[in-house]
Amino acid sequence: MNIAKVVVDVPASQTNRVFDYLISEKFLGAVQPGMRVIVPFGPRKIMGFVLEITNHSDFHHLKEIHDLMDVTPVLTDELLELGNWLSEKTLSFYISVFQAMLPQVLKAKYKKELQRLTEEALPEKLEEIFAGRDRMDYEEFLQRNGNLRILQQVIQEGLVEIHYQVKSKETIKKETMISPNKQLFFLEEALANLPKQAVKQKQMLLYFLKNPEVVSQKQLLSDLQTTRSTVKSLLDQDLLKESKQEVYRNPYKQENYPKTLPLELTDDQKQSIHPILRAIEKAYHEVFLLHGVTGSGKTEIYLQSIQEVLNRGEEAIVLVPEISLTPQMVERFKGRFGSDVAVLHSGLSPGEKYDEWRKIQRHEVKVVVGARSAIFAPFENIGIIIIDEEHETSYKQEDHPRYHARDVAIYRGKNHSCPVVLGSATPSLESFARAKKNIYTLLTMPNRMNKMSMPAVKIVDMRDELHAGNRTMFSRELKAAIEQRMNKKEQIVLFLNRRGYSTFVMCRDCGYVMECPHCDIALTYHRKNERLKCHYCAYEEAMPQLCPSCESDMIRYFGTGTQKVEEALQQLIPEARIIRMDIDTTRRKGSHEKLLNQYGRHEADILLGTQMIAKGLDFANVTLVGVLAADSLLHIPDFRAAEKTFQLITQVSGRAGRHKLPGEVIIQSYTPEHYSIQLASKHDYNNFFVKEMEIRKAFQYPPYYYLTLITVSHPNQVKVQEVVRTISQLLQKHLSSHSRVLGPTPAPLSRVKDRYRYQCMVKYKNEPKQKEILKKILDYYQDEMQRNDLFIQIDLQPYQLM
DNA sequence: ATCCTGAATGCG
DNA sequence: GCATTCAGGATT
Repeated sequence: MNIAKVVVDVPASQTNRVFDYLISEKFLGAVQPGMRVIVPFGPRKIMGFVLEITNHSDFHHLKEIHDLMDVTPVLTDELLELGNWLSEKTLSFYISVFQAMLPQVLKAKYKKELQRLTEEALPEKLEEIFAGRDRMDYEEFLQRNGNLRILQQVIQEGLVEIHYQVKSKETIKKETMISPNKQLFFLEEALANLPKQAVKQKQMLLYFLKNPEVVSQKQLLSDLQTTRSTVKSLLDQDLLKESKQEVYRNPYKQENYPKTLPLELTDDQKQSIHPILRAIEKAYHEVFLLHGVTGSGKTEIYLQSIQEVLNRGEEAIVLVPEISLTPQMVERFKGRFGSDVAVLHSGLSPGEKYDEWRKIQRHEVKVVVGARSAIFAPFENIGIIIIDEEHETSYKQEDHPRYHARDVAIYRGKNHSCPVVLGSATPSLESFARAKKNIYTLLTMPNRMNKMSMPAVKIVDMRDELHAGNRTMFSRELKAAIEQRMNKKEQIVLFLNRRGYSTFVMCRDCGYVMECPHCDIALTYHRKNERLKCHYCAYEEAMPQLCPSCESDMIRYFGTGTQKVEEALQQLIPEARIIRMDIDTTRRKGSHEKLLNQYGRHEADILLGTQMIAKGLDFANVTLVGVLAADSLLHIPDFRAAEKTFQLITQVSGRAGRHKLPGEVIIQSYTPEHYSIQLASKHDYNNFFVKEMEIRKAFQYPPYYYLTLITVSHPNQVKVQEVVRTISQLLQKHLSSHSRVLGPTPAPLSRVKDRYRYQCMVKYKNEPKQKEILKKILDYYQDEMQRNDLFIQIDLQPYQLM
């Protein structure tokens, strides 16, 4: 057993397979599947993952593994196998899939160094660059305009060598610890001998005499109000000693989570949790779709199910959409399970993520709560997997590997023979359809906890407002309702959708709209520095004084940003205290929580925000929710537009009247008759499902059909069109007659960063050969993708059609 | 991806 | 005749 099968860190189709390496005496027994190793590959050294240890290879000139990067495997056997499956499913390289399963810091870093081998004189230019040293960075060589031809020559002559280095980025945070070095009477003796002026040193010795335990230097210094120099003196006298102790970076250190206890379940909850608990006890795999209205207490079901899993000594994975956005959720899990919980989300620094991941790897925690990638938590004894807000599109990764966390969850659920719970107030059509077909088990909770009724929803037709002469973005009804709540000292949440609210610049004379010269999209006006910025690339320019087309000075910005809404609102209701939450006000770390806490303490009447306030918020005093433009999502070119609108209105409405006070929701719309708005206002998911399914069926969209979206981009428009046409013809020819190939058409974003984008789409029900064909297409164009700046993107079951 | 090779191209 | 660019091939 001295041969390792290794997947190397070269994401290309030619290298997307295993390479065999000899395990030398030194590493025999130490190398295990799932470890990262450094292997020679051509002239360089690169990182690779060991998949398997065997004693046979068909290849005869094996090289040896150069070094190990891990002491214990970073991928479990299950994850290795999962990676295999996932790379097939998503048409991704093995290496990309494995990298996606691990924290960023475990990705290898590569460095090249030049090493001088002799004292012999080198060509003049080279001597200049080396400047007396015998080794230097290759990067520096290039920066100093090093000549590659000459370098090659001296390498061939054996005067210089290139060293290829592989480095790991991971760092383990260490804390300096201080403790007494000798028996205490030595300290006492030293204390007497210290000079009078050494006040701080005396204090420190007394400190240790009183409490001779190891203490962190940080703690010591703050306790004694002194600096490192005091410690240093005592260290020099050998009275104290220092040591390093590994510590976890703790992003949640300040918070003390009050312990919470299981709540008494409602009848709805009891009925729903029962089948889940049974699956846990019997240890069988089953997918549950937990459809519970907002405020029905889904989280409590998660918590109590997890408790059962923990009682059995098993582990739990909980996925939530971008958890940094819901500190309240973290609080509930940490409150119930304390230090058994690891939290993984995008708000953490790479080092913090690594530390949380290590707690999982070392089995120091039993529960992980995190965003999409937490589905790869290296647990080995999973008892339940929960996906909250399962309809959220953020569970689909938009770059390689293009996986959906739901699919991975179900796959792992089968592996571990454990239940998977998908929870939502507005399940995706895909999931609900599966539940109807009994592929998933449907659990329904139609009532809110505490017998609260669903909030009353009123739809305001904004066209009527306009006819009545109200040209603001707030209807008279909404304004009156806000003022009424403020008088009652109750709070208000106002939601506006960022999409359709960006501000563009147009000439009033000729209608010219300022567009990005590199992308097919209007520029966005930023008031802060009076500049126009492109949403898709780095381009920006100053706000023009005159229209570039007709030189009129009537060029103005249109549309409404959150900032502008805030100003208008303030003008309308001057006494209102407003907190605005959008990307601008929450960019700084922790500011999100700070604003929410302020709002929770009723330091503001109105919380005005975008997507980020749509879910998870739970404030007892909120009795009014306003949706400023409910239909702004309806007009995007996406067959899921109605579904997204329904989900959003439902989620936002759910923020009102969750506790003792009854809630009200006001929805402003220019198309109030649309069924997604009408049915959302009646909290009628079932009829929405029926109606929307009819439309999906008629237009051959999911869940009736599967989609494959192929997007091709290249700087040359003709080239792109030609490639997409070829691809679409190939698909047409080789796929069954039941499938439909649409396109080629320009992508909704037809040009980004000076690259033209065209796409074609396959609609199919059953197409087992499809992946083979797509692989062949990719193989065929591989060369052009490498050398000719051609880009082909294949998304199986896309969620983002742009 | 990156490196090596040898052939094609460009400039004087 | 030289350097520079390009296409093809290999990596255990």
